[in-house]
Amino acid sequence: MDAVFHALGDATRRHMLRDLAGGERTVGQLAAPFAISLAAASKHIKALEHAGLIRREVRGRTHVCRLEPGPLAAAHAWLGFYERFWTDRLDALDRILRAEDATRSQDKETTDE
Amino acid sequence: MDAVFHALGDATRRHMLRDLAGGERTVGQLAAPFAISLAAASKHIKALEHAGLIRREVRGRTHVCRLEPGPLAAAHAWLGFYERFWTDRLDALDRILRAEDATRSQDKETTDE
DNA sequence: TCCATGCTTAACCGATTGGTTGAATATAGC
DNA sequence: GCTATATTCAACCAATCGGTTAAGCATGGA
Repeated sequence: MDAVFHALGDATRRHMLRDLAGGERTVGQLAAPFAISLAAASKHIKALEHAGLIRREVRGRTHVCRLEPGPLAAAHAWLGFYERFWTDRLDALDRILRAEDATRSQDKETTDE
Repeated sequence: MDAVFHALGDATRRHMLRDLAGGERTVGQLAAPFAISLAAASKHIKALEHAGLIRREVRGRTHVCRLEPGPLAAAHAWLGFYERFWTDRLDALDRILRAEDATRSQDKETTDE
């Protein structure tokens, strides 16, 4: 779990994962969008691999990477434990707003980020 | 997002968050379970605060911390993007079929705290 | 066979991390 | 006012991080 969240804690690696959501990518393809050396990209990919987030298949001289969703599911589940805190809060906010608006016409949904 | 995942990438801080799920905790209370100095715990708490994961209220000489679920919800949503990768049956079948090439069955389950 | 390609490894660098200890700050209670 | 308590701040340390450049390995293709 340490390795998973650590791997996700870098924008470059998160971008690579998003890229891999579109299908298989070689190391070179993953590195292309970034203004970093191939060696640096290789390290990022190794970090993702170490976290179990991707799997690598050596095909000739190219290394093809695939998304490995297991650890993402685990992280999602870990965060899911706290779901009640933001749903509770939204519920509480909802109750407050409804109570305040008891004398008013209503229905303003705020979905903020 | 960088700060959020980075904060989550440390077992001590994750443990502190779990603790805070039980309600308000002072800095001392959060630090207690760990064999680290109060100064080290203070840094961890500052990292959580910097990520927006907790809020601090200074009450007299004690600092009371409270869980702030917003960033957790954001991280959860970010991971949710990949949900189809672990729930989509067709994708799972695809992975199995591709795994035949590697002639390798890989069963890696990570059960973390 | 020779060379370009795809990628990794090694050595290095500056910044950050997680930890320490010791001093400082502020409040609570006698 | 004095002292214990709660916590931060500052300086320091070793380890890790993200990046570089240069070299090394395989592989693919003419």
